[in-house]
Amino acid sequence: MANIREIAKLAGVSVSTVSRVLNNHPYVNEKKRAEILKIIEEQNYVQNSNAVHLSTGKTMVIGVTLPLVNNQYYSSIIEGIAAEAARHHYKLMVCQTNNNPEQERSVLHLLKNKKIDGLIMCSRSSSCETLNEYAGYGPIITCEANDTTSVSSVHIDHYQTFLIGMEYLIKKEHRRIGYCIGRKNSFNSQHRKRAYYEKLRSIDVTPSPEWAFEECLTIQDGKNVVGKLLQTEERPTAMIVSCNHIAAGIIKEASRLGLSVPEDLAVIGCDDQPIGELLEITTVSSSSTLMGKYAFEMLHERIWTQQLDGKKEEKELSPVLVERLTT
Amino acid sequence: MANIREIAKLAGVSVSTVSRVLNNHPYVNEKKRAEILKIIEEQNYVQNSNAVHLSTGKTMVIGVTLPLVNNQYYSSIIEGIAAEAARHHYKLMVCQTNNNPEQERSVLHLLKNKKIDGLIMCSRSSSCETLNEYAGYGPIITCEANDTTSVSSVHIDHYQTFLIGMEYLIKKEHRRIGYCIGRKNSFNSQHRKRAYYEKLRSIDVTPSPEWAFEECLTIQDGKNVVGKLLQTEERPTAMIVSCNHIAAGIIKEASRLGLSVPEDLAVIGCDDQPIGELLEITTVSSSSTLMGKYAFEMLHERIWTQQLDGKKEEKELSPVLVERLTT
DNA sequence: GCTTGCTCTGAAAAGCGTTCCACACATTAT
DNA sequence: ATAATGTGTGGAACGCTTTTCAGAGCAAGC
Repeated sequence: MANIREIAKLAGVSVSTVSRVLNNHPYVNEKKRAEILKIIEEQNYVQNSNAVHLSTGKTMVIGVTLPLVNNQYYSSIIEGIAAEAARHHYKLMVCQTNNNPEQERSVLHLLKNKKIDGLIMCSRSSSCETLNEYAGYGPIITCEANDTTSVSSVHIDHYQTFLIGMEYLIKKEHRRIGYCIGRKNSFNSQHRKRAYYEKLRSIDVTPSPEWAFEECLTIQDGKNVVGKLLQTEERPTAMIVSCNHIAAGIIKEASRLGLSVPEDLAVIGCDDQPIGELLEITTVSSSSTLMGKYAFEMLHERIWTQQLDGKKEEKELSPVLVERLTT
Repeated sequence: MANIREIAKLAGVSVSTVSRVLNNHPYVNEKKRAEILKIIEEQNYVQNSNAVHLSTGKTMVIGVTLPLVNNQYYSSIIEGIAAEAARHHYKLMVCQTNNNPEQERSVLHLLKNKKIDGLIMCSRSSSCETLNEYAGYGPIITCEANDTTSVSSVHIDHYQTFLIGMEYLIKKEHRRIGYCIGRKNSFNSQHRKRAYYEKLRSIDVTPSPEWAFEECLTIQDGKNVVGKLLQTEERPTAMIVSCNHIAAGIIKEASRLGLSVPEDLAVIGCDDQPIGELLEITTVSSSSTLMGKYAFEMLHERIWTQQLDGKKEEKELSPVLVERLTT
């Protein structure tokens, strides 16, 4: 297929002029512009974007990492990112990392070798050093709090979220409260647990290890929780659960095993997934779509101001209690 | 940052030799190779992928279009694509099109300007001509049946799916059966409707227009169906629904309004979304993840054999009935 | 001893568009 | 009338890597 040199030759002008036409530069004689456009049309010419990228040093692509693609929480974040990115003519490279630092590093690498202009990490498992290292090659935003010095973030205040949930349960006279979270040692989990333990301490309840469920990632994990709960000595009367999917598993299994919700077991979820609405699950919700939007905005600004050394910024989303039928 | 020329100069060799090292070409003296690798390491050098792409004419990126990112059905397809793509070192550019032909065209364009090596369209709204036109620039696979001459597809046999569902409902003695589908005129919908009408005709039932619900896309749309059902003269005793999300909406709303499922209203869904399992919805299921996997395989083969003019291929996935509690 | 066939290396072309600089010409301002 | 500003255009450098081709040197085979 034709290239810009060929178009220039056919139009009897220089490549510079053709390039100006392609980029809507004003300093081109209107008659010539029309002529050139006609030839471009005839030749069915389009720029080779790889040449453009090489030349400009930008790709108009941003990377997005997430542990797994098929998950509503991450999908909602991406939805927010995608809408905002589209407005600014950016494309998204969505990379599933399976929470594997190796795979994550390969995505960070895209920043170094200039395949992407910036990166949003919906979750990350790389070390702080790795992140700081790659932050030198292009802007990175995480959608979790992070402990680096240079990587900004937009995140839900998970401490606050669990706090609100716990306060609500306590107000409803629950004292034996269990929790259910995903990855045991993630940043998010640490904040959630801190709120959980602080709140229980504030009402002088000593939490039993039997009330704690970690590494709950699937609906089935949620279901399994109920079986274990039934075997505990002092069964919790309420569970605070990091996500509504798991909460749904708990609720379904509970009613299958004859526990009524919320009478025998109250359940409160902690996200804004639609399954929560469908199953009428009480939840402490923040909009993950909005988080995605903010993440893109922050990234975009950094891409344009090139502030690789810019100071770290943290934006926190405050959760809201949505009272429904499971508490 | 350093480029290949600089590395060559530092190592006292030509750029060709450095390039050979970078690409693991065998014909390089081992001592030199080690030396060059050391310098690459020291200089923290990596290839500029845009230059590589320009030179090789490949980007190792494939595009994926879908109407909206935040949807379990499409997410499962992407999951299948992503896993397979990762195995072959391809990255995914995920593009939300909102079922808008304009936006879809902008993605097809990526093929023309060489930003992607191939394209999987999880859904499409472009015309057949448009698709055929762009198929000349690179391989395209659709995850729906399509009526083009050149674009291959992997798809669920929606006709068969509805057929199985209808036969099952009829075997359960239902005669007044309604249906609920998404986009009114999509290829998929046409096949579904054909099965629906054929089956009803085979038992001499004249379908009422009141039993037909189209453009059902959200859970809320599903809920709305129930309200309308209650106002019909001859209420259907069963609904066949194109997706489990909508089915879930119907089921929830039905029980809220005092209709018991399946006694007053049987509901059968038609996909493999996890909400079906959670809510124990009977469903006619095909694995959308598997579909994604097949789509990538097919695309990958086409990318490597370059058969732009290859004959059209169609792979159909056969559905399976999963009997649960809503029928 | 001569031919074949490897192994290894470098020069140069090919892939393609953007942008800076210089220059020409035309206006407008002083 | 002269300086200053704006419009329009081309040449050439720049961004960077891959790949083809040509050739040198060396070993094995006949």
